[in-house]
Amino acid sequence: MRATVKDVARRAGVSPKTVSNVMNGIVPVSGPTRLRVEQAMAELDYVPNLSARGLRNGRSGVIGLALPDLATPFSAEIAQSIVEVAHEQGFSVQIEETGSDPHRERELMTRARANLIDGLILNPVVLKESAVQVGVALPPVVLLGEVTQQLADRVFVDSFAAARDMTLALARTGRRRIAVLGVNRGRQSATAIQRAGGYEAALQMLGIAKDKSLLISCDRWTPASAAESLDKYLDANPVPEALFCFTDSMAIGALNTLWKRGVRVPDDIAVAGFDDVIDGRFAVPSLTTVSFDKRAIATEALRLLIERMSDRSHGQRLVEIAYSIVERDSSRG
Amino acid sequence: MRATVKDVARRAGVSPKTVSNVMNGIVPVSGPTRLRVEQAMAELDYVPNLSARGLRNGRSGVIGLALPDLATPFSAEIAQSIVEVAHEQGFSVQIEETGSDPHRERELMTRARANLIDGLILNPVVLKESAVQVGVALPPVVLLGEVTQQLADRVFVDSFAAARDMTLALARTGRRRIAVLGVNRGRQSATAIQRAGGYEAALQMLGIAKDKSLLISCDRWTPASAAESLDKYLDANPVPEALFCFTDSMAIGALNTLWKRGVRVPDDIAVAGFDDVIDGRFAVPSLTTVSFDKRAIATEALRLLIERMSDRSHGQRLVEIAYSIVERDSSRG
DNA sequence: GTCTCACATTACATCGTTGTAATAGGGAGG
DNA sequence: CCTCCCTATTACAACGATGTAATGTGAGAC
Repeated sequence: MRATVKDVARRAGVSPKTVSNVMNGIVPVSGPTRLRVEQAMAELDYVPNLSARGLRNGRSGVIGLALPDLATPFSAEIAQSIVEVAHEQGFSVQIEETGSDPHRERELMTRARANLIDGLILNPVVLKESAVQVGVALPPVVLLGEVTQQLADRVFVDSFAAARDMTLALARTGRRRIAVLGVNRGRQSATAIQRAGGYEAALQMLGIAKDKSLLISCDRWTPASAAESLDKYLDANPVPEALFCFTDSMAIGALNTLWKRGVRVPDDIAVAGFDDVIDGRFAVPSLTTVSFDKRAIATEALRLLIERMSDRSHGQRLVEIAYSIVERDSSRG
Repeated sequence: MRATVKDVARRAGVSPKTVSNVMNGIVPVSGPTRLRVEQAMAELDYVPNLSARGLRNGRSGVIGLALPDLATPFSAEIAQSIVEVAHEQGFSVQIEETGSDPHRERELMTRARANLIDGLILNPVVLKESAVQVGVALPPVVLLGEVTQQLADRVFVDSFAAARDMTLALARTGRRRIAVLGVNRGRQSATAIQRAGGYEAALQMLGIAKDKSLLISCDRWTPASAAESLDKYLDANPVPEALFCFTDSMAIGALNTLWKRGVRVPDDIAVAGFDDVIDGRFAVPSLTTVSFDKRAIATEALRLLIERMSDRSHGQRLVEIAYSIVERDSSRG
């Protein structure tokens, strides 16, 4: 049987509350008493019951992290950062997968409190259809990335500007027929809209006419889907001079297809991604990408979330994370 | 303020316990009463307090998943499978990172109960130094992969046999100078020992003399570390005919180094990995690897864990997951 | 030697849910 | 019409930790 405060108290010859005081350190405890209690805790291998503490305090010390696709390296890297930063702040992390399902995104936001979590960090994909009836109190939520409606605190990279800059960078190597991969066929994700917008803005700045045949759609943002989409595209279209993929994962899939078809990168086509995922750095050829500090995202997201959890009064806040264009071998002039 | 059973009960004109009965469905509730209660729950947007339930029931509905390095694609894919299977079984998943730190592995195993979790799925790296004093009651634990000491239920792939078969497969293309990448310099991980053992067994079967200069060490099992280790190795040694990396992540790093040095794969050297990670399928060239069903690992791990959580009596059980050698472009003869 | 006052410690109640044991209600059988 | 019994429902306590308010204890001042 597991030891409780009561057991520790009995063994130390004090009251349960004193044991609690020793643990929490808010109420002062005299030196000798503290020692006796600490020794009793050690002897009994006492571990506090977090359910009980959570019930009493109304806080569980757990935050939720909800990502669209847990299998991607990007998710993995974000999760790692969040877990590490959360741990530093004394929080555990519960992970959820939304599968890009707007219904599940809504459910997690509104039902977060059921899940034993104090707050939620959510990387939404759609989340527009009035995800939240105004008036329903939301649990503390921080969104990661782009959204179509501002519903909560948010940490983001300026996808529009980054996509624009990346497109300009690709053009700087003299290429003009620049394709993008990642446009969705059906409902556009907020991220896709931003990145496509940045791309188009760049074309306009460059005086390059829009060409719809350079928009390659790809419904799932996975290597497999990207590889297949690009393969089909190249069956019917000439090879563009450059290819800007909306994520590194898609770029990795694209590189494979290009290699299989004998299209040389970057000689025949420049390729770029977005996210600066580890595997992109080691792709063949190493992948040009939009880089940003994932640890900073985690730090900021947690900061916002913790502030929100302790004080509901702030308005909605935005934190922008800097990005940079990292040119690697896949786009060398 | 959030609604409780008491509020629902008042609104439905019944006692709190009846509301509980409606939710849990063990104790029968008459039709009309059930309807009134359900309506009241809906009207109040009632969500049960899981801390309270956890306190009362002694079970939180949360399991822990501890992996050495959350940033790897392998971790991501395992996490995805575990989360999905756990969700089907009504469990949430809390993730932890051990950073290959044996101390942290121990801590998670022994302290699991503090973390608000009912059980733990742990992918250990070291875990040998009497991780657990015999006699200290462990929380329900299922281990993933190889261990040096059998401490708990375990789900694993036969790394020894798989490594042996992979080595044989590489040899079948006529190559004899087969190197391995992933040997650790300091304390060997259980996994490294198994895979190195399988490799050596294959060499013996093939009548190839051991050659220590073909063991390339690499302390961290990451692409960066692998790329660097291999680069240094090739500065001082001739190019082997084949390279068996102990994980796909390392193989991806190796492919990058080989490409940078102008060593052609598979013409000059065959490369193989282990884990069948998504990004390996789309590597350039696509990566030969040891494949196994990650969903099956998740299913079995959860089955063992759930059985262990409900009944502590079973002895230690082992579940072996089948593997297969998948030959892709990186090792074509 | 007595009286304060400050501080350490304690008793009690409470967080929300659910098992246990007791109660109420209603129909069947005598 | 009364008793009995079965089922639906209820009252109460308990899970373990901690805030509140009250109590106890000591030193210091007169």
